[in-house]
Amino acid sequence: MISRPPRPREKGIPEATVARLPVYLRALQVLQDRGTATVSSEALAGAAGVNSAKLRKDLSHLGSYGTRGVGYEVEYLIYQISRELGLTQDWSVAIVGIGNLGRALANYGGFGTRGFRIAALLDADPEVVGRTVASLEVRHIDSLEEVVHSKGVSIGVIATPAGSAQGVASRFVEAGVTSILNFAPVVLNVPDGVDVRKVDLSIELQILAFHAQRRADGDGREAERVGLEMT
Amino acid sequence: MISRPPRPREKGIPEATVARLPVYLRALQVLQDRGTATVSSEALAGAAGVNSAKLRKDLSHLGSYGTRGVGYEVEYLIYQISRELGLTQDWSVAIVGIGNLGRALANYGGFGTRGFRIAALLDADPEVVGRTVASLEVRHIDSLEEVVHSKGVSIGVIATPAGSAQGVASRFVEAGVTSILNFAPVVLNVPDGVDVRKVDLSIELQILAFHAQRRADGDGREAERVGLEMT
DNA sequence: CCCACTTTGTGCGTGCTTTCACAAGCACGT
DNA sequence: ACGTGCTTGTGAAAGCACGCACAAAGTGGG
Repeated sequence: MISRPPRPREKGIPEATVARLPVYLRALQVLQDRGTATVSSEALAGAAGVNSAKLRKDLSHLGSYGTRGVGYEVEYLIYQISRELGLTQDWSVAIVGIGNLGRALANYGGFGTRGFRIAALLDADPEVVGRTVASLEVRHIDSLEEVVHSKGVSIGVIATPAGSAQGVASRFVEAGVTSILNFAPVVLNVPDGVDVRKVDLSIELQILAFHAQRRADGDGREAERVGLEMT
Repeated sequence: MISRPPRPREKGIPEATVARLPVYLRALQVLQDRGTATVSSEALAGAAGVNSAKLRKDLSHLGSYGTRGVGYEVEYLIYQISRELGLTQDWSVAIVGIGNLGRALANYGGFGTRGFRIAALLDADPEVVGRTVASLEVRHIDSLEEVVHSKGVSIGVIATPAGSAQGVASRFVEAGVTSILNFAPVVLNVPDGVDVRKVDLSIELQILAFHAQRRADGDGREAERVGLEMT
């Protein structure tokens, strides 16, 4: 197996595909731990909970890494997906808001295998600042800029109450952080070029409630439709 | 805010719309707290972070609740969206896995305004069982079935380690729970008719990393493409 | 070497989402 | 009553995403 020229691929991987790559990656790692060397699209799709045609099309956006009649080599595919996702380099993460959720996040080891390193924990509460959580000393929010620069933070996680989230986001942006993961239940306003993803417990519950209600409504009547997921 | 007959609408709201309704709802509640009586699609869309045409089309699926030339009445719209999402009734939630995350979830008050009530906390660890978290005594996982029935649990939240998640999911399903919110990093296997939504921290981080890397690549020039092999 | 079998990669039809752009509708002032 | 100004609700177009079904490509047996 010889390396390849720069690979002319690079066009743009569909967003929907990007969202599934981490799922494939995880399934592959499970297979690898089990000692599996190769896997078919059918088998991998099963493990990832998707249709096999979709999986093949997704992987085809990365290049042609399978062998017809055989399948995909697990180790090689892990490497390719990792590289595509940018996991072959390390990302420094700062978590702001060390309440229940922030602590849970800080202690959540295996941050997606590796690739992510928690570089700092920040909070505004004097009661919390100075304490040690997950082997890191919690620093005061005022040192956000300094920490971002000195630790090379490139991803900011916001786990503060809703009221403080926008302010923290703005400071992250001001400090040069362009990737933000927001757990606070507010819509963040950021300039173009900054990528914000949100994780919102109550939204998920409300979506579940909607489908549950629908199921209950039509129960006993017309045949039912099940809502699938969509992330 | 007078109600109306059941409304003959009932067609089928697009999934993409359902996922945004909770966001609109939250924005509306903020407006209401501020004392705003009516709001235009433009303003509400701004607060919710979406395009105004999209917002209008989304709302049009619920019915025709706006007034041309004026906008939407905040209170009335809150009521309609709440009703559509099934928030006018109460949902009992059981959380399994009272580790860092489970505790964070249990303590996360204002579970999306209201509509959701945490009915039980369950764990397998004898060390945790019996302790009180968020005013609730943690019960042993073995009483899952009993709890689901006696408390009328209709939504199950899984906050266990990956290894235990599938087992818990199966027991939920067996006990009749058809809505599951999964925080464990595994793909759950459930029968048709069961609705599973997943929240996955490391997947979100990986998606952020992908975009961050892409931004970095195109920056300045597009040097640095690694074409290495692995065999 | 050839054939039967397996599995990938993808062209294509279908359906869902988003966005545009504008007619229709309502309030208000004159 | 009527015109003006604003905002909704929605056709229509464009863009994505999904999944089928099959040709292409590789393996292994005879």
